[in-house]
Amino acid sequence: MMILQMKLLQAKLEHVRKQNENLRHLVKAMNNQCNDLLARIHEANRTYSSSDHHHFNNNINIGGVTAQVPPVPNAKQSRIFVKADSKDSSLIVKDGHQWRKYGQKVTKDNPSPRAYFRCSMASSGCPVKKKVQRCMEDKSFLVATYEGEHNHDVQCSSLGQSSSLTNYCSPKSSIVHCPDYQTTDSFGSDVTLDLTLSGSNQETRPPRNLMQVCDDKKKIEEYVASLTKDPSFTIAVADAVASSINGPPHRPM
DNA sequence: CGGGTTTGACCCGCGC
DNA sequence: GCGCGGGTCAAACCCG
Ligand SMILES: [Zn+2]
Repeated sequence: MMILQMKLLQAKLEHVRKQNENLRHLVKAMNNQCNDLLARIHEANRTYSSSDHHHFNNNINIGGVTAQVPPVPNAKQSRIFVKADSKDSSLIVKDGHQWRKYGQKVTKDNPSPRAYFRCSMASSGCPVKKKVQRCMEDKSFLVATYEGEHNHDVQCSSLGQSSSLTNYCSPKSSIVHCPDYQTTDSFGSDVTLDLTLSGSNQETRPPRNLMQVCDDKKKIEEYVASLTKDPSFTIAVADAVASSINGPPHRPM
């Protein structure tokens, strides 16, 4: 008797644990999506406001040599938006490469300074530079402007981020701490999900990230559907609810 | 000591 | 020429 009950409880706990993990995944996906959208909005705002006379130049084939579009000849600059903590202005974006800071200036129309970085492999002929500056509204975003392409591989010292995105980036940057969504059950502490996105963070080209997000969403939906269709799961949930209602003699809230 | 960061000086293009 | 603003240099400094 006791053993059977315990097994049932264990099964329920396993179910709840899986569900919790799933919810965590979902929240992370939603956060990614939200940040992507915000970055896109900023990009759209910037491009819209900066184009006085709208020249909709379709810059074709970046990386190729066939760029005869006059307005933006220097199309090898790419801007990306990165979510970061609004306080702690360390102004560091970890993107897998190692950078050496070589300057910092205050700019005209932005109270936050702009930092200039060069690739650490510049001594071996890597001409990549980047500028990092806080977005002037929404201080929680960093604008990184990359210039050039690396001609060497990312010598990422161990830290195989391929398995599961562990805490790759430093705890100072790009951690979103959402105090809502925390279920005050056995996980107790609030959920701090780090959207590291270090390898392929919100670059200004949508397809892959969006596809991945959609894929995540689809997977989650499938999983949820399979869960809710599972009779044992519903029975377990009903049982759990009933026991949680009837079981304890008095429940606060 | 060998790397990186800080920070003021310097350079250069551009508009007046 | 001159001032301004963005980009870079490099001496000083810091740190493991
Ligand atoms: Zn490089």
